[in-house]
Amino acid sequence: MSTTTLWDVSANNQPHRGHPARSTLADVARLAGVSGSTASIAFSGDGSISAATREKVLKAAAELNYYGPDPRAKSLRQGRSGIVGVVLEDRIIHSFRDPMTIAALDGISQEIGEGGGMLLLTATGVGEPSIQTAVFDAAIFLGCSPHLAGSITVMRQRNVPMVAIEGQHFDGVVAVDLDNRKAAAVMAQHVYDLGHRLVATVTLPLDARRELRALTPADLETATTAVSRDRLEGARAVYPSVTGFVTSTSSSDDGFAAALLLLDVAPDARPTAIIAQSDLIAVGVIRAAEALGLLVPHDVTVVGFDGARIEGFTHHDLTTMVQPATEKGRAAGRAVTELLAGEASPDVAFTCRLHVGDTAAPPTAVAR
Amino acid sequence: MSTTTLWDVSANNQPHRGHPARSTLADVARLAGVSGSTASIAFSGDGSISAATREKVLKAAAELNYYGPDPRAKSLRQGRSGIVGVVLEDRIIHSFRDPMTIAALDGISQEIGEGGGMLLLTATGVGEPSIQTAVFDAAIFLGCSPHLAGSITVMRQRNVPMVAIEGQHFDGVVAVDLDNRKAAAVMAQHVYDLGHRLVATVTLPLDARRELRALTPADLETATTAVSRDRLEGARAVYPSVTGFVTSTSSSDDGFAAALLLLDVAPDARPTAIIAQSDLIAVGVIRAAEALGLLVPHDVTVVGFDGARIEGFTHHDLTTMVQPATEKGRAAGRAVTELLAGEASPDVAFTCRLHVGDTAAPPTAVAR
DNA sequence: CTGTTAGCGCGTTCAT
DNA sequence: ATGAACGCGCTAACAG
Repeated sequence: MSTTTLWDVSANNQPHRGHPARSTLADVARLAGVSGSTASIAFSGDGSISAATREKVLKAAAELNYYGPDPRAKSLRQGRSGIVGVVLEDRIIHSFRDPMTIAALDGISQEIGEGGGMLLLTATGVGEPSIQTAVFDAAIFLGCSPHLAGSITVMRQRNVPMVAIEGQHFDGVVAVDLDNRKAAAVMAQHVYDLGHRLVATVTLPLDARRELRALTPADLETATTAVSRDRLEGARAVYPSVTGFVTSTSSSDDGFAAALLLLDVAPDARPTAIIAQSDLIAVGVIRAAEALGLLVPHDVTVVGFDGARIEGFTHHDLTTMVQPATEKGRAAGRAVTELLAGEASPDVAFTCRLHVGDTAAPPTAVAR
Repeated sequence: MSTTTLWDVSANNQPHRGHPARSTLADVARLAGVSGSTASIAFSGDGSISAATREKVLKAAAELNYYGPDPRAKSLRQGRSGIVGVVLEDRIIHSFRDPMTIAALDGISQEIGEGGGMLLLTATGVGEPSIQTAVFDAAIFLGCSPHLAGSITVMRQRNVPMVAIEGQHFDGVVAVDLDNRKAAAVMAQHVYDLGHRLVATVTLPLDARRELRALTPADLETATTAVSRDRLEGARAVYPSVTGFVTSTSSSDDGFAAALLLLDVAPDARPTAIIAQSDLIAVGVIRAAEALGLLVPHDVTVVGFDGARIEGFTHHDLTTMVQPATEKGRAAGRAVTELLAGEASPDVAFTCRLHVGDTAAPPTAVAR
């Protein structure tokens, strides 16, 4: 039997390459002269244990440079890792440049808190390693992607609780929604009520194509991104034939470029108002207008969407629909926490609020 | 023997609570009539296997709704998870609001790529669950924190490869550095050469205190944040007795507040130049100056640090030190990849570049 | 090309 | 309060 023990100790412990062998909880237990389960309890603090034995165990651990259970083994044994997977739309870089995504991530982090970490993933399709092989206990889908359905199938099989922020509704997936369509309609109506009749829009990306391009009538049918499609539908509810441009990503650069194309035309063909689907885009539109010598809102009305507080953009107070972006993230984080605790969690729906700034005004009579 | 098999199948399979029992690779193997290892190979594609057997296994898997190996078990067995832990300074929210941190995260994500995810953690000290219990194979410390040394001790014991961006140097931790001290000195010299003699600074947080406050002579000694201390030292090299304010976080709001305190004084006590430790702060300083009716750079010179492209801030071209923030992240990501492959990875040092914009000019004679 | 064997490191029953 | 066994789900060796 002593043979077994000796052989068991750490003979075939091959960590990485030439590194000193790590000590395990079993080593600690042996040195402390207690059994494995007792040592385990000393660390997890779960069962009952005498203060003296715990001391003994901790001392042995210190001696062996043992700093606690291996997260991987623990995670296998307990069936959970404490990690929440946050599935981002496509390239992580896009997400990081979007204030709304950042705000949502921020909200999520507030709720899942210090205990667990957020694992950032991208949904690049089923069969893709990341989402199938990554270790996490729950998933939050941030922004819908064409791959959403596939990802959900896999996760469902794995019994992973799921929350989708502004995605399509799926069975067993908690939805955190925003009234994009209605809010966009409210904004369009606001512009309409000011008297604008010749209006253009600059939308967020509508599908997987990532290029600045003209909006086509077919886009409403073929759109795969729910958020931008809903906002476009909202605008269409007031301006049924509105045209404009589709950006490659929510950025002021794309807003700038699109607005140059829209505004650098004969005065009587020039739209008197531009409805941007994000504040970042709207800022670019305003910059373009000013670069062309047009005054906002005197010559052209510009409205945005999001209520992003854009650093340094201070000479205007953008008229926009303010959305509770951080709150969305918090709700998703809370839902995940509840689901992991085995509780049910209801869908949540958030609404936007019209913020009337100084970038929208009635069209100037002279201009027409 | 059939008893054993039956009992083995899924009798004590208790996933979460009432959920249908997940099938395991063993179930698939049994149904396909092959051994476990063969089934494993069918999924991992590692060993050699006949197309026919693989088909058989995949068919059995489909029948059982089996979508691939459990990441937790796989990770325990292989000793790695494919996850890179990114340890952020303190509250995740602070990091998300800082363009330089975002850029670095972006760079990291570019290098570690689709395969693995980034696990965002905060270093709240040893004993704190997150860093000790989280599953990851390598750690990147983003911005030094007071807890850095402790975190490193734990990770070292766990044989986790480590990279520190702009942290102190530790044995066995790859350093990705920026020449903060020298760059700050270059910038201060630039201001000096323009003729400024009465100069103030607005620094990033110097220690764990998170409040806007006056800079004191003791701060250089007690500072725990290397980046801001180095930048302050650089400024002190040119202006040995420079005073000013310490912000609570890199934001234009804090820059605004600090600048109001610095500039709203008698004209002959007013600094002719303000050296901000970040562009965000500088933007706030400029806003404050303009709010007080001062012209930049005519009445007051303002310089920043970072080279952040701040959305919508366009009426000035900020004079600043441009740092390769995304590149820093990429270097860290690359280092981690190399370390995980068992290769050595050298330290990397980046340098800043002076960008001369239009916010710095010689002091106006009338003002003195 | 496939099957057998032996754990990865831990937590969790049962006993005592 | 403590110890002995067992297996979470999978894969790396080796044998055939």
